[in-house]
Amino acid sequence: MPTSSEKTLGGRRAQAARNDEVILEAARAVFLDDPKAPIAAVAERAGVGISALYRRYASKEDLLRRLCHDGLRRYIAEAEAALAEPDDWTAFSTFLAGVVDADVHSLTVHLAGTFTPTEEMGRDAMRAGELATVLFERARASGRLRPDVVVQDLGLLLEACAAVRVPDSRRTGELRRRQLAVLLAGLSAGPATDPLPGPAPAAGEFDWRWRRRE
Amino acid sequence: MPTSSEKTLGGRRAQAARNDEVILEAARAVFLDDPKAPIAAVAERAGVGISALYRRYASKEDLLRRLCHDGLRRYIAEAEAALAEPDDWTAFSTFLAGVVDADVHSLTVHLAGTFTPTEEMGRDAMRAGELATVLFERARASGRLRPDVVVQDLGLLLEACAAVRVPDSRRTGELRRRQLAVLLAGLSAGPATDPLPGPAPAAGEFDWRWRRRE
DNA sequence: AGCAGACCGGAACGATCCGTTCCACTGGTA
DNA sequence: TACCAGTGGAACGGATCGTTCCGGTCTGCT
Repeated sequence: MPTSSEKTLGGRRAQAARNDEVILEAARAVFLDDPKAPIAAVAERAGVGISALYRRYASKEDLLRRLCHDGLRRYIAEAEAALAEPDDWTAFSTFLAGVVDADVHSLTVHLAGTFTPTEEMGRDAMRAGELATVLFERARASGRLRPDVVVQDLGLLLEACAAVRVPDSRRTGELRRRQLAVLLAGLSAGPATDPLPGPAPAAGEFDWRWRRRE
Repeated sequence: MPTSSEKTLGGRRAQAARNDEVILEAARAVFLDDPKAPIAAVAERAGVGISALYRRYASKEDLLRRLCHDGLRRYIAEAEAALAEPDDWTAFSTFLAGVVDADVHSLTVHLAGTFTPTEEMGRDAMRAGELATVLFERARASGRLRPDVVVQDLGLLLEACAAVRVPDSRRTGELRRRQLAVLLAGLSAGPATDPLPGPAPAAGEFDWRWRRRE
């Protein structure tokens, strides 16, 4: 059970410990590629049997919840790391780049609704929102953001980047960075641009994703 | 069989003719919302039985192909309409707005791969690409496009807009317009912007979507 | 009036697909 | 040596979905 002192473990125990990671990694890869992939696909990708999965997670929903929560934590970690950056705009853009690179959006939003969230996830989601707001406000204060964008636009932006997908995952990453660059340029204050149309996205307008679907 | 002189048709024939449209409309709405919805969902939405569907289309694949081809034709129509606009940039942006509003991208790209395309669709797809290129080149010639974008970036842009989706379809449309505005601003030539990163998307890089999946 | 058949609703069928359980087996551990 | 945590994968039961089929209705024609 103790994950510490992994190196001292030999043979069987070591394999078990290794499987912990292998399975999580495989699950992330598989569900990133297809949010409703079957459990068997994860086992196959991990090169283990199905039992190895069910020994660790009580159900598919459990695994999904874990994956999603990990993504949420990663989001928070990226935000906190970016907060250390002194330049406001750089902090903002590196935060977004980090989130896009880690494909956090697919891990959270696209998996949301397939399980009942825990309270802790609710708290983390709230914290994630606060951190993003701080970074956004700093970027706005720097004057490089056009004045008519709002924090909630970041959700659309991340969705747009996550939507880019080609069979090769490395290439997908490159294209997403490109997309992000275009979007950031679009969010930048420019000379005499037309105001953004429509009511800006409001707080809570995307909460429905977290309600259980189907 | 003749679709002309619809008004003179009474009773039963009229209902049949009406069903033709009702079914297509329902199918569009349903598959737009969920590309792999069951056939029964279409029938339910249309308020008809399943037989009414199978009387018109030999299989689900047939219906999907029809829908996709219609979308492709709509794309071409939007492009041709935009070509009439004298101002190059306006032509470009109204074209994109038209495609986004009609949700053509979901109808074509998201349905592609679920059926074997006909030769005519291949020709239409090629024509669509040519028209888009013409509009793009005109926009570039107008000088309002930043120099390092390529036609293929339009695919990413449309994908980004199609990715925006909330339960209410009217609101979805508004948010997509907003997203499009940000992206267009990002594509516009500005003062001293960093060059777009990564190899630009190349011709044929998105053809895989049309190959049959799963 | 009466009939043939176009048209329709929806139950039923058969083929998957998928989450989960179960059991036999293996190799490290005590 | 005896045990059992850890494992692979077949098997099960339920759900889903495309398609077929049958019984019924209404229309237009004779």
